[in-house]
Amino acid sequence: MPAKVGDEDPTFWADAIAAQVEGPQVVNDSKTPSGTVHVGSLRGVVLHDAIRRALHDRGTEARFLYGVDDMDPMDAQAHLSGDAVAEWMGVPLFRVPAPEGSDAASYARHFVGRLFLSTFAPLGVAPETYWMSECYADGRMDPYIRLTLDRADRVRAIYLEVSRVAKANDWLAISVICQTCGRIGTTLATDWDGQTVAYVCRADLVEWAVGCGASGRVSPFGGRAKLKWNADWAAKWSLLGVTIEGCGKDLATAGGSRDRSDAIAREVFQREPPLDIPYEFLTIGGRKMSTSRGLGATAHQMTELMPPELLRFLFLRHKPRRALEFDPAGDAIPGLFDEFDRIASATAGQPVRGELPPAPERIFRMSLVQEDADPATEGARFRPPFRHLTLLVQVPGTDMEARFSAEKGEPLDALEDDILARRTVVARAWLDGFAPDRYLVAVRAALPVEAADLDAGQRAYLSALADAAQAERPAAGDVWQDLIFRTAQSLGTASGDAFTALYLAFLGRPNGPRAGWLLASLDAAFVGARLREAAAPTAAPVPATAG
RNA sequence: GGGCCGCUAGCUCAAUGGUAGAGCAGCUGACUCUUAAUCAGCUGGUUGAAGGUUCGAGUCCUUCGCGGCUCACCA
Repeated sequence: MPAKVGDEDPTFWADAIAAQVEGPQVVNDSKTPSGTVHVGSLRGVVLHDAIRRALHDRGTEARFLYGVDDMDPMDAQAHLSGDAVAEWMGVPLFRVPAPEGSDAASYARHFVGRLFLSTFAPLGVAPETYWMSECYADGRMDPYIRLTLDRADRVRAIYLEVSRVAKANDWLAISVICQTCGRIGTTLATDWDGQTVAYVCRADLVEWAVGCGASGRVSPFGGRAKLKWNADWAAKWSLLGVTIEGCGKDLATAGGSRDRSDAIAREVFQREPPLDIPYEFLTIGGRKMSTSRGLGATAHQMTELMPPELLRFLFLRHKPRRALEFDPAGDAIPGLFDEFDRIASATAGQPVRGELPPAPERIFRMSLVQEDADPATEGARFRPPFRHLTLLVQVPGTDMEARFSAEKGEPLDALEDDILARRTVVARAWLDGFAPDRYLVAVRAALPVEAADLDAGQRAYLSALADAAQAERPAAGDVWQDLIFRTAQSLGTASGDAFTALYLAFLGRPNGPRAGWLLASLDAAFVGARLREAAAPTAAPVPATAG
């Protein structure tokens, strides 16, 4: 049965949140498009989507909005070069041009509109998106600008009381766009007279941009100015009627941004702020993920690599306040597949080993891209174990479909073929770019020292195999495999010992991919020589140390 | 200086205040076309430390330690 109203389980965090609210809900999240968006930014997206789904499952009416703060000033140099830094730093993002080669209308439209928002649909996330530059330009923010300026002393008091930040007596929570140079990050506004504010575009207001020195008076309405971050946030809540909005821990700290915005919402806009869901970041090796650390950490790249349900699962399986350790270069990705498959099986009613997290079927269902998919049906699909796949893709000529059909016990259906194909791509990309060495199967150029562990029986076996290969000249993998077994039989060597001998001789490890196909992929003369070399009684030096 | 999160097996993590568990890794065994698969089993812990509350604490309270993030500049 497809998921339906009544499926919710309060032990799943999103259901617990949904149970706290009454009446129609507006879930909101937003993003400042100032730099490259890393995969951790998807946590907020998936989290809010999960809450929306949980509300839906409860029968609660809910919308999901996603805003782009493209009125914010450009403050990151990552994607600017040379002259562009001086020219565009401090300019509102909706006016900064897209990078060369992009036909997007602005920097913001390129990095967030094209690269980031395009990751949403594959993840099964479909919010109503809005652009703050438009909300300002069409005047919808004007009432909140007026309130903020009329109650400027109250706003300053909030900064002082909540965050112990003392603003100057004439400070206003607004940034105007300089009429001369077009920057918004470098202007300081004062003296609200009910119609206009005075401003100065200062060279030294912020470290990251240089203002032009112009000054004047300007009306702050109709897109000529933007509320400062905290007022802007609170104004959005009123404008859009937001009732639920989580935020990252950087904003959620006591006396931090969220507290200030909450206070502004209550005291300036007379509205209770939305329910907060503070959430933790993604970490690599205990450190906050950043695009400068490690490959493929951007949201765009990671959504191309990972199947979407796995990425959803990554964020949904743990509570929001838990930091997620996710190092693509470690065991995180294989581990994620393993755990996903286990929970999929459990959801399908199949027996699984070990204990399950609370509400596994909810986690699984929420991980599926299709909201109305039937979890039991999806969970029952055959999924090739990822670690096994990482091995098989390293053996030339492996017929994956045949291998996994055999493992499943019947032919894969079309959807299972898709899962296999997708995982195969992931396995290859992961091995190429991330995987620890121990996942890599490499035929050693010289006889591995580990071959010293071979016993007399194994050496005899390798010698006999070399003779047999010389006589029969096997070429195909299955012919090699047959020869491996026949030779073992004829010598009375246990097949396990035979395979171990081969792996040690070629890979320097006691196990590996299907030996016949492995040998078939190598040069025949090399194989013969290596077999005889490993078979020699003094085959390899004894390793200097045992440990 | 303030705040938040975390500290449980080698690693990643579970456990409405009620017998500390799992996955992966590791080890042992089984397996003739299966050989990093699959199957069976095993090892593995003073739950960061010390107090306190409780019949009972991984869980609640206090203090401390360690790690990380974060605010105090901007968004």
